[in-house]
Amino acid sequence: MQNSKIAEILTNIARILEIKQENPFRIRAYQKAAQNIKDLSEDVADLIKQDRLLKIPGIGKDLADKIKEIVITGRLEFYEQLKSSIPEGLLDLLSIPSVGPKMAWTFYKKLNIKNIGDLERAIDNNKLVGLVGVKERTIDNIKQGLLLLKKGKERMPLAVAIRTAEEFTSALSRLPYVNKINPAGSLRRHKETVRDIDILIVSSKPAKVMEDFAHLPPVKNIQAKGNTKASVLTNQDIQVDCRVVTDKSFGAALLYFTGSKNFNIKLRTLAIKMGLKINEYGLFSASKYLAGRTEEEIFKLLKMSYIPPELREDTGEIELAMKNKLPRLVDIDSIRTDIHVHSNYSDGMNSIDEIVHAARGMNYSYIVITDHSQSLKVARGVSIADLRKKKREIERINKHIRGFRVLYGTEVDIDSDGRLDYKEQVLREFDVVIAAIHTGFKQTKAKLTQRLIKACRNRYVHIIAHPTGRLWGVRDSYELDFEQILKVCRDTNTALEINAFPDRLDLNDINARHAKAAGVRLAIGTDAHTIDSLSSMRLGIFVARRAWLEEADLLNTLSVDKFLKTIKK
DNA sequence: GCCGTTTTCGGCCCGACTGTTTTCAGTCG
Repeated sequence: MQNSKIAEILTNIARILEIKQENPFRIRAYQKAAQNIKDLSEDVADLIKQDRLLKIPGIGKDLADKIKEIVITGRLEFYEQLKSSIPEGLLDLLSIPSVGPKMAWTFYKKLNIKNIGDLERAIDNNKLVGLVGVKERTIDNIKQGLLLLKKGKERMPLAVAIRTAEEFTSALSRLPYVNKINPAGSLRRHKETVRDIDILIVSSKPAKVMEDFAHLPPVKNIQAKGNTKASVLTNQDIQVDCRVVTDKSFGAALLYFTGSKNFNIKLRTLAIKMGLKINEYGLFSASKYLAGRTEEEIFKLLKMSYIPPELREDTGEIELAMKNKLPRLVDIDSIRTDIHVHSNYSDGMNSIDEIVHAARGMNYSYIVITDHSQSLKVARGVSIADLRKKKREIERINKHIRGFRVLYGTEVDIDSDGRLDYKEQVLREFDVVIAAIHTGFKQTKAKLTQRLIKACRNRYVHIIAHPTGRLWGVRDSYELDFEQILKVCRDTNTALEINAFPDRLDLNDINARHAKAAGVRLAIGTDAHTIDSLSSMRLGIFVARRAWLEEADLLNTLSVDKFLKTIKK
């Protein structure tokens, strides 16, 4: 039973309870538990074996028992009963933006609407008119919501969100009455996927800003627009929210708007215990304003160190901040190399010379050229003959440059039995060998795990590239016993890659944090096939920071000599 | 349903916008 399945059941329970207008706090308990289980990098089944279920925040005795029942029997009696108490399609109505539990329930009770199809027919036949609280505008909003739902209003990759946000911020920051502007939300926390884009602005003319914001070129339609807050939809159906505050509230609003939700709740609860109140306008004692201009001054008054946005997920960072023991997160300035780059020896677009020039421009002190291996024909894997040529070229370059070094590497394919695509006498020639799975993703969990373990045990393999194989919009991660992989990595001194290719981000933040805790080394590789893509390094840094990584956790921060010494098996 | 540096009971973050409300409930973030 996968964690995501358990989380889905808990989420559905929360939704049914919402429709039934149960105690909101009970509903939140289910939502929170679902979220925390989704964010685990370990199998819940393993946690049960080790009796550690109650260690998960938000899981008490009752939920622990329910989760055990799901894992052991594959179903949950309580859930089955709940499900039978309402039509199943009713849950889908809650996915429609602007339709909440109350409205869904009214539709069902008054019009016997049991699913989205029923609702669409009711709208077409004008049945909704006349319901309490429903008029033309409401129906328009539901129609709009239905359209959005059909288009699949899913989360977008971080890179897409960053691009969209920059379109808006660059246009808005040109306005003379915009004094400050900053993206917030999960985008600012650098989450790997983002649902919508939040932009915070300081201005003395909020209404004017709202007006301009709502009429920027990328805006397709306006969902809501007030004096200080507006929501729009772009031509790509991306939702962008904008909020205007005064300078005095900028820090408080940034804190609120950045989230995460659980982080805000924890922080506000903490403030209450100190006799204070936090909202988006500031930190208050009774009604007296104490702080709010910057996030820093709020954290200070709450007696904790500044928490970087990437850590704000309520996974222990608040407690550590109170003890002044937060990690010093790694920064892009301390990166000295990219460990995964393709040249035109395989399917890359640029020569090694061009890559070296670009890498020096990024202030790197060395670079690892890792082309595909021979059998990966689709990616023009390098033949043995070409390897010799490549090696000689790298030697020639290294002889002629100062203060920089090119390392001779490969991204060697792991075949369906875990064997490597070059023989040992070839592998031993490389400075750096990264190994990766590119085929046979559909094998069993045990088989895939064994393939990776076999690669780790090879004395010439230093790093495993994109260890879980997910590719955005193409395929999910393949199944792995990640715990076991981590053990073998630690025992064999094999590092795991944080692949910074925008559609991969693999390892992700959760797995990378877990790897660190297990004592496994990590390295960021961009998997660049053009010199422009070398800049994806920053996405890798975002993942690393969300994984709580410090400078010492990343191979990329080492000097070339230390790097080569450290990866040695 | 969870949780405890006031609590094993009684709390549980906080406010904007919308629609239809003459004072508020629903939805959203």
